[in-house]
Amino acid sequence: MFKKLPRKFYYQPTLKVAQQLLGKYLVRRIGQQKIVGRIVETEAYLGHQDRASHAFGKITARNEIMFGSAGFWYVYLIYGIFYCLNIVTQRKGFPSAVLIRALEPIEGIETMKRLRKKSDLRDLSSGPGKLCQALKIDRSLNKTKAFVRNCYLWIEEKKEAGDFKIGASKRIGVDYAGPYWASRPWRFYIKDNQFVSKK
DNA sequence: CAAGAGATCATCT
DNA sequence: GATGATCTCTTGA
Repeated sequence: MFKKLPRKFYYQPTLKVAQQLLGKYLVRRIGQQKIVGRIVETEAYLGHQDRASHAFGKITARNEIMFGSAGFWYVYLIYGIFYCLNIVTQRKGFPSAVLIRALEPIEGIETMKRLRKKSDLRDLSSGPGKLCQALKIDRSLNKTKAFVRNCYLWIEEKKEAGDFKIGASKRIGVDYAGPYWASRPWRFYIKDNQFVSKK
């Protein structure tokens, strides 16, 4: 019933990947423990001209993974406190990634509650920093593969995708990129889903 | 409810 | 030395 997304999926155009990831399942394995969330919100970071992207300007130690080939995780620390999770997209040499911004808790909910120190379901993974905490995602997963047989973090799809409408808006928290790049409608979310991070 | 401040560190200048 | 693809808590209407 569930199938791990193949590497090919991530080679598609970033805006397409960002939209198609909605409704798919992010799976985290820690030993025997499995934590699963349904992806309800994403953002695209697209090309070296995107001033909102970490890949803007030149290649550095941190962003080099975004310049690499598709299907690798990019995990970074923000504000010295929280991690953010991205999946690298498109061909090698074209820097791009999709930020996974929010999940609907599906499996391993008690573990998520413990890791987050929260009990309300809507507080577990309704934001990029929150979901990394809930799935115990940190820098140890940076630059790892999402498409191999044995991995600790991957994405699955169900045969029946379910029915939902996709909403789009400007990306969150990137005003520093200037009005043009900050206003690109590259944030996608499942409409009327209560686990989306912002209205 | 909204607005504002503080937390805290890897990364880049 | 400055800052950020965030979150939580406090304050006040």
